[in-house]
Amino acid sequence: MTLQNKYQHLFCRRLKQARLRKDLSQKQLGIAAGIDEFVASTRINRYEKGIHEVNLETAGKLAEVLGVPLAYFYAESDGLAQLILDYAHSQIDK
Amino acid sequence: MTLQNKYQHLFCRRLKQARLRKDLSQKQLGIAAGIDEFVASTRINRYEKGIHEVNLETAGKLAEVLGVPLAYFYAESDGLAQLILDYAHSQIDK
DNA sequence: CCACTAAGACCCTCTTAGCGA
DNA sequence: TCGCTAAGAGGGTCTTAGTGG
Repeated sequence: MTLQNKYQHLFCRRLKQARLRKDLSQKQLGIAAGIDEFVASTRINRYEKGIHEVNLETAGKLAEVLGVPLAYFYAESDGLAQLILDYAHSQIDK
Repeated sequence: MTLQNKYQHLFCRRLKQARLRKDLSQKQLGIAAGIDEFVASTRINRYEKGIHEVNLETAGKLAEVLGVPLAYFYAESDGLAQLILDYAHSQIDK
């Protein structure tokens, strides 16, 4: 594994950025997403470093905890990523 | 596995729709994405039925073959999915 | 506390070999 | 040809146990 392609790299970067925006530690994020507290830190670290890939279920929970649409993690350009965030915020106001 | 959560279900639906829009068979899509021709049909079928999850590398190739941003597969609402497609098309015109 | 890692058990995916429409 | 599936082989992920900042 280990960051073989651009999407993997983008996922890691966006996950980390979203986590820091919420001011959470890797362990806190994992626990909030329903991961056992004894492995939360390890697993989130693995995901952020691009060593392991998240499964869709966990990715969905992470997105919810971090307050971003799941698609945000997979946006290839920063322009699209911002568009997705703006869309999410506009939906909240509705 | 087997469609445990809403994101899995959405991924399957969006993948199938995008494939049919391009008028490709499951086998053709797999081969175009670089999968060995002897397993292409089986693997794409697995992904569309939600039995197996795609890895990020394969998902990226599928998105490229189908002419959609990777994030499209993960959009939770149809509104966001359309927004992502529109964004991709506007980038082409530039 | 924090981020991060090695190693093996575990379990999901991939391949093989088929099915009926 | 198409979509689809069972079962075992194979390999990536998860857990355990731990390091250093």
